[in-house]
Amino acid sequence: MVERPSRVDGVRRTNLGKILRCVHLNGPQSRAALTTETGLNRSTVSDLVSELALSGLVTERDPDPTRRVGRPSPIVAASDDVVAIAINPEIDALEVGAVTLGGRVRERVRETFTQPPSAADTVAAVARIVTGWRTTPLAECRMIGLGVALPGLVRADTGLVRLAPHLGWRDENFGHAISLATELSVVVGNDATLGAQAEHLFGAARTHHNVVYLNGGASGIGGGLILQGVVIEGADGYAGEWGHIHPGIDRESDRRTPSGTLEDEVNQTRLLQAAGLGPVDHSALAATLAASEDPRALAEIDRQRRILAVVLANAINVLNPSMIVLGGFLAILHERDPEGLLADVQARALTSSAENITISAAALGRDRLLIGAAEAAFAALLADPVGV
Amino acid sequence: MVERPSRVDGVRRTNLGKILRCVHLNGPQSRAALTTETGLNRSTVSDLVSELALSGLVTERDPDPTRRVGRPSPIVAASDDVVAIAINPEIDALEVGAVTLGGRVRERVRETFTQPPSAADTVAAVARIVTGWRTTPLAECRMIGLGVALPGLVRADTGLVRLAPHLGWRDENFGHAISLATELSVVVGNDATLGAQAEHLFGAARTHHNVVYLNGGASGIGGGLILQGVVIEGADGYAGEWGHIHPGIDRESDRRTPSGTLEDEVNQTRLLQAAGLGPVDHSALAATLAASEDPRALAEIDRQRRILAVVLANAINVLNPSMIVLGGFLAILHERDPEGLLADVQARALTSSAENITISAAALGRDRLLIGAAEAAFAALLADPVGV
DNA sequence: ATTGATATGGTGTCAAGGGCAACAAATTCA
DNA sequence: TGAATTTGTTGCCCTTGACACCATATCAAT
Repeated sequence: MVERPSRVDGVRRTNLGKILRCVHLNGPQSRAALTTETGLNRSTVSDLVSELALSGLVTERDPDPTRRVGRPSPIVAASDDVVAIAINPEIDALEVGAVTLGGRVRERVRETFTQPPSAADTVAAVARIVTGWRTTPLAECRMIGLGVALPGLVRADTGLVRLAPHLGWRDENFGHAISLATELSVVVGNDATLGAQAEHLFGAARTHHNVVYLNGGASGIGGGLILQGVVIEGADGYAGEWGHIHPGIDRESDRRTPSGTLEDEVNQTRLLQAAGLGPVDHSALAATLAASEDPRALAEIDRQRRILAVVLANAINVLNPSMIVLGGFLAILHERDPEGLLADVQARALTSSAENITISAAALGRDRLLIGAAEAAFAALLADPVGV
Repeated sequence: MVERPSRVDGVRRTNLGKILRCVHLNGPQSRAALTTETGLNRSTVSDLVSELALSGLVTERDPDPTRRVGRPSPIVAASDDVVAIAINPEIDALEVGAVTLGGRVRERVRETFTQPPSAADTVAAVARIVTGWRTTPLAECRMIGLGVALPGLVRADTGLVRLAPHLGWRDENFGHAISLATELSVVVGNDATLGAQAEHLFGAARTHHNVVYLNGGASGIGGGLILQGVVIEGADGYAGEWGHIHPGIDRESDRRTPSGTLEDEVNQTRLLQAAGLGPVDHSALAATLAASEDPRALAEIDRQRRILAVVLANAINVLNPSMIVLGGFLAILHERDPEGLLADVQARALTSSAENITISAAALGRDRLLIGAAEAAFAALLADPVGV
């Protein structure tokens, strides 16, 4: 599904993108390093970097002092004045960020709501914030586009929000509306899928190309897949709804709901109840559970871990990933006993597929969704750096 | 993970491959059709086709008589004298075929064994057959390479057979051995993965880019995935081991084994027993079950279908395919009551993801694995038609 | 400080590739 | 028979990256 250049000038686009993607993903580096990494000729890299610099996408600065012989090579860095706007509407808040091409969250605003914001409210708030930024502090910046990390079912190709139960949205043409209001090109994606991409490119799964990502939020379990380096969106864009699967439960005594889904059985509310806590935020829950010796809490953690282990083992058998990343409260299940979870998973998965698996907690924290959404917005730029 | 050309002459390879893939997948067609389909210029297509014809990969023949104005366009067809050797070692037989670039199984030999053949035996048998074919009847042919559809865990990149339980092979360097013996470049793949690719390119899933394929054989359940047009092999090449997952079972009364795997619960042996049959071949089983009114057999079919439905619903929630293809005895579960299976699946899957799903029986029959294996062997040719 | 070794940037030339326009050829239709 | 239509063919042009050669900047040894 990757378009390969069929014309000579398509090669130019490809190579400009290759260079830009290098500095975008791996940070500032010398021209010489780019030459090695891309396999292109020195003179070609020189030419490409000049063009990228001319269009303001990268900046060149004096070489770092190395201790090596030979002419020093100037450092190429993605411009900090090229930004993507990233937004994440949640049930009680709207987060808007400006993420630079270098991967830094340069600006961030969080607006809280007492009730879930409507699509129109969200569009208005985003437009207001972005318009404000355009005069200050991002007056010098080029806004490439806008990415939306949305908790719900999204058609990535059209920006249509099919269903976002926690926001109460249904069949909203959100991508179009926000594009009109901000005059930016907009990409809408599922939050978990974009989170997976963020962890894949910048987080815990950086060196892996086959990644299963599962995130446990207050309202359910979502996830994303990167297989053979490709973000899996599904035929309609609805892939990754792990929370709705019906898990295999080894011990019937672990079951709490008749024919329940994964998120009926494994969820944050049950953890809170078992630990005797009211609604708390994630870090408080993590701290409490990490320290807790309450047998009821421990038993519930174990139960949820067992169910999760079967789900992960199934995923390993079918997808053979090299990395599983767990976010949200699922990271707590992992961190409470990483070896136990790994052992449970390996006991139920095919030996060969499970022997090289790594299970990790997500690494990017609160930046994850903004980075993932920005990445989606940057995709067009990376595919055609000077044409966009 | 798709290599995009970074040099001008890489464009040539891409475009030659584009043309060749067109006639390979879609059959003989006029140059004008190729021009439309590839988006390339008339003169470019002309040049590319000439080069392909010169190297013997395609043949041109006089235009079909159409009833349209304008100069008739000559028909370009993949050469029938370009073949890939495809082999499929099974528990009791070895199948070897020669598949043309046009997709036709031109030669086929099946050798039966009383006990599972060793890797060395298989290599010897294949070498003998291929050497024979080289003098007759394939003396005029160019053998592009050899593809192996192997029932077991295979590292696709190295041709190493990690484990093939039914053949009794373990850590066999099969790809290398057969390459030495036949002097062909060899690609080894998992049989179900290659079957999925065959159904994707030539079979029931032709028009789909997101396909879940599940095959029920005498010895277990294997499968393959095509997601966004990409064959999913996994980090080590072990993806698709559906038989080893632990299924979610809605009714505890449907469970036959404590914490059993999918293929413990859903298998051909249980179907045969319920129908009161001894070991029979697939078509006999299909015929018998299609006609059977035996309540025990019907109950068992229903039970297996219920379990399968949950597995498929889970796959839909996570992967959002547009097509599910069932082969082997799983096709029987489907054909006995297609609407029932679809309803069971849709009842357990997310509405949005399941509403556009198609569930079909596999279409290619006994040619499937040979075509899939040949396709793997053709891949290198299609990526670089004249360089190979 | 001077000089040589090494690595890299810069420039001009070259070959390869596809697009394009003009022309030729082959068919249908009036 | 000629006009309209579609497609193959040919020669030229533009774009692109590779390559060779020279310039330049650093380090190390004298």
